Amino acid sequence: MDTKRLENLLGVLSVHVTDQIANGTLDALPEGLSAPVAAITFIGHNPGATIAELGIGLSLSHPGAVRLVDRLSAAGMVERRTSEEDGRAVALWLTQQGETSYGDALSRRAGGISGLIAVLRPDECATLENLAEKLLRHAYSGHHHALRICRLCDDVACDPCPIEAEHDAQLVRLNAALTNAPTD
Amino acid sequence: MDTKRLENLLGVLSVHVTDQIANGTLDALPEGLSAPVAAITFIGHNPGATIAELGIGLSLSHPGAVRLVDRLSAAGMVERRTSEEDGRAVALWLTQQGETSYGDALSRRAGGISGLIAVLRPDECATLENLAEKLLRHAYSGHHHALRICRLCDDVACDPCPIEAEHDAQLVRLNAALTNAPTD
DNA sequence: TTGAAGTCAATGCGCAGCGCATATAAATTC
DNA sequence: GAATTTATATGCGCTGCGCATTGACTTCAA
Repeated sequence: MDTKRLENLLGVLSVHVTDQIANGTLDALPEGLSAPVAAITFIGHNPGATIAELGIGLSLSHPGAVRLVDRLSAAGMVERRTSEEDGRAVALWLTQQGETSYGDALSRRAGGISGLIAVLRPDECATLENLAEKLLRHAYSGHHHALRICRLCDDVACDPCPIEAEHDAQLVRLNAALTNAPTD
Repeated sequence: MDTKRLENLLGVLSVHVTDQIANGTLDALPEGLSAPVAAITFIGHNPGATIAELGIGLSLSHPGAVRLVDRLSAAGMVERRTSEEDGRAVALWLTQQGETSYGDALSRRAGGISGLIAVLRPDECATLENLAEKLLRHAYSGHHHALRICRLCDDVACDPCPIEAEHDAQLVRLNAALTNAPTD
């Protein structure tokens, strides 16, 4: 196989970048653990999300997600509100303190990565951005997966988001197929 | 800042690739947990390593590394041998079963990534490989860090390893500096 | 040669975090 | 309006980690 070295380097690089993200957010955030940070980012990105969605996004069992919200709530980061559409569901919102930590986590995460890519020339940055976008669009595999893959995303910096773009493109293709074959 | 979107996309991509690696190895390996897989890969990559080195490579406390080796040893994956140079130290070696799992982990890891990069054209693969290599060389920051960053590496596929290359290059620079200014 | 300091591994102890099974409440279906 | 499904919450036990400590060995210096 010709791409073996690329596979390996991409894997090592990804592990390193993930470590950088973890270190950056771990260092100076309230609890510092990975799951709480991911949860705050997730809720910041999806305000009003339910506990079930949080569990999917973080690959956690439902009870695990409940306990995680318990801890974040006790730490004053997250607020449980009653959902307006569904009386059973809980709507998760960041408190003001949670919003602060959210912004902090995003900037620390970006800081860790910006130090790494500082070696690249502008044209290399553009090339890498295009390649990353192409890979991400190809990686998308449905709504649940989007919840997971975007769990540490900065939705402002991401714009235009490749995952959203791919989601929309697949919807368009689906509708076209349905229009052509409207049997059922 | 102009690189904000690249930072974000690279972060998201890295998280996704790391997830892919974790899923691939988690699915069908003995225990399936991340730390044991990382340990087996680490020991496979550094046969005869000590428990202290394993702890550094996996960012674990020393007692944590000892317990991890206990579990791997009980599972028949890793063997404790007496070190030849140092009577205190333990030399870690994979058993035959451990070697099998090691190869299995590497191929599953590569498989997960190869599916992702299958969308890239050959020239894009070459470009990405060069960019990854450049980023990794820049990321290197000493021996301890090398132990960590290479913990899931496939040392065969990696060749020539950017981390080793950077390590050697820094040694050369260091020696040159010492030669020019040998005042202790 | 011997004693002090440093290093590597192992263990007692307690805690955090997760999943499984289950319970409760609300919505949906028939 | 009873049964089923869905969303959240809790009891329970297990795994895995870190801190503090102990014991074994090495190194260095007097």
